[in-house]
Amino acid sequence: MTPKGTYARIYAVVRRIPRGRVATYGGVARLAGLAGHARQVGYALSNLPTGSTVPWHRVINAQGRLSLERVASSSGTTQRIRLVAEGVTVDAGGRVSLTRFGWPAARKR
DNA sequence: CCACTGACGAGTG
DNA sequence: GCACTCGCCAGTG
Repeated sequence: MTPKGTYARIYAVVRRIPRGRVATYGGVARLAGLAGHARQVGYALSNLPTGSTVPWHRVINAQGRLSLERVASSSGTTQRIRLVAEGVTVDAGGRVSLTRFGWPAARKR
C-alpha cells in the first residue's frame, strides 16, 4: 500500500477526537495536513483494518450527518448507537448538531 | 497513461 | 432542509 503516510496521519487525528464530540471529514483532513482531501479521509476509514482502536464513529460529514447512513450500511446503526452512548445527540434522520458537538469548535465561515 | 470509483465539500435553486 | 452540479484527489484495474 502505498506509503502509510496518508492513512497514518488521518488515523492519528481521528484518535485525537475527544469523547462526546464529532469531527467532519474536511476538518480531519485539514488537521492532518491534507486540506481538500476530505474524500481520502473517508477512503482511509473504509480501509480501516479490523481491530483498530480508531473511533471512526466520531467522524461525520460537514452536513452533520452519519456518512454510513448515506450508503445504507449496517455499520451505520453501530455508529449512531456509539455516538449516543457517548452523549452525542443524534437526530432520527441521523443528523448531529455540529454547532454543539462539532470538533474543533464549529464557527461561522 | 487512461478511466472509473468514492465513509466528501461547497455553491445554487 | 433537499436535490443537483462541479471540484478535489488517492486508489484500483
